[in-house]
Amino acid sequence: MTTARSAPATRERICGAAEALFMAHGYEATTLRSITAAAGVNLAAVNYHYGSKEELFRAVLTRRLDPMNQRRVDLLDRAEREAGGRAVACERILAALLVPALELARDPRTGGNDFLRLLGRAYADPAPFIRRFLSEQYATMIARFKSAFALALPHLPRKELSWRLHFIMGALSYTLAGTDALKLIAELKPRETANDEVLLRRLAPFLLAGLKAPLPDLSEVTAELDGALVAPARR
Amino acid sequence: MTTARSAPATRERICGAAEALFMAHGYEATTLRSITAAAGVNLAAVNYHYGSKEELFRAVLTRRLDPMNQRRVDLLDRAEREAGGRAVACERILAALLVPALELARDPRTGGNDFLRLLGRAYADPAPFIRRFLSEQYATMIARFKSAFALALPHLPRKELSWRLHFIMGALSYTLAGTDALKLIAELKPRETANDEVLLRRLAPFLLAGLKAPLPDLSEVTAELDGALVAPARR
DNA sequence: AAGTCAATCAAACGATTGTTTTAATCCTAA
DNA sequence: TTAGGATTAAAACAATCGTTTGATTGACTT
Repeated sequence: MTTARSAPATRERICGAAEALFMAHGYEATTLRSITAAAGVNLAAVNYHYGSKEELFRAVLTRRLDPMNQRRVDLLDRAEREAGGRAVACERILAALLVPALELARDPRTGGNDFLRLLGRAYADPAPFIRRFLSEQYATMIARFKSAFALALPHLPRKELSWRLHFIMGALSYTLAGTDALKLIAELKPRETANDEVLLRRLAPFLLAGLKAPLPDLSEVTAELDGALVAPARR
Repeated sequence: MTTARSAPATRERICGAAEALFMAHGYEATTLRSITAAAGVNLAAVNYHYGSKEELFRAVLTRRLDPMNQRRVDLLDRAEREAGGRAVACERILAALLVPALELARDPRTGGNDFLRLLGRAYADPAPFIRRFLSEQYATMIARFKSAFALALPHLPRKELSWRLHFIMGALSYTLAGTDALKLIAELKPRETANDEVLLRRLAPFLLAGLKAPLPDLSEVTAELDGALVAPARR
């Protein structure tokens, strides 16, 4: 295919430099000139190899997102196979969701932690093309996991499960995207913050407990919430 | 102070228009020209009244963030007063954290939901001045709540508590920032997504369970996590 | 009624953005 | 070696950005 020997090198170096810079400054604030300068290539190379800045961003995300989500589905597949016809335990399902992210963060080839931060930030990006892209990337995977959780938690209404899955994705992406700004919350040294393995080992029990939490009472009001709500205090 | 009658009107209209546009497109992608056009004022008015785009953004955040965080601390104060010397129940502390956000979302005067989305997005923004601003805004409030939780959960190591508080803020801000892109996760109609009261009533039990979850075993490996990790599958 | 000062306006500033163009260069296949 | 397509290079493209300038307005004080 690509005839020249050094041809793919340029593409790869652009992608790598773009990943680091997108993660450091976000999509809008990262200029093509800074990317090409960091990659040591000509400015026009981006539009030549990728067509546009948007497509470059999609390529950066896809390169790591596709294998990670595929691995998630694979792990879930195997768990279901091993479970025979019975429901897979919540722990196993959740592990299938978290472990590929952990593996990615560990992978020394990649700027793993950097990418997960970039991904976490992309979740909150309002740019339509980013939102559309992520929706497409995640649609099938999320559907599979929702079905698996529904089997494992038969007492949980479907809508409640949807919400809890939403909360899980929230805590996960926010935690991964967390930079040093909110370091003060965790009182952690930067080295520890970057250690995603410990992070996920703490996150898993937290999420698991939330997933198995008793149903909220939505008909009548929760005592604590309304006790505070009816209060006159306006200061 | 402000002598002219219509003087404050311009400032306010700029702030309101900026809030809506920042929320819709993010900080970088929002131009001063679109803000002044939406507010019906001259382009130079922003620099005249606020000095710069950054200061305008800070003003937009402060206008609603300051009262909300103050209200959080006030609610916690009252709960501690009512508890006498004893520890406040986790439910009460969590309610003090969530209720002001709920109140803000309900307030018809404000574009409440819009602002919470803007805030959730700001958490993930890498711009240094934004991160610095949020750190300063949240530092004291977070410290107060961490101490309260530490009293309510004496068995929980301080570091573990820091992490769980981090997860809580993550699920909260991500959920509030959630736009329609991940609507498919929750299979919810847009109207329901915008209803933040139901959202928080579902979120509170989820977070409470996570907060009270048993301690993770960090010395030896969790069975489920490692069962998947040691697997050879690379596909 | 003259003067003062904050507020608004149109216009332009210099810098930077993503993208395109045109020519030079490289590597491979004939 | 030579023809030819793929890649790189330098330069300019039009558009847009945040900010500043200098003139003009209008309400209030003396």
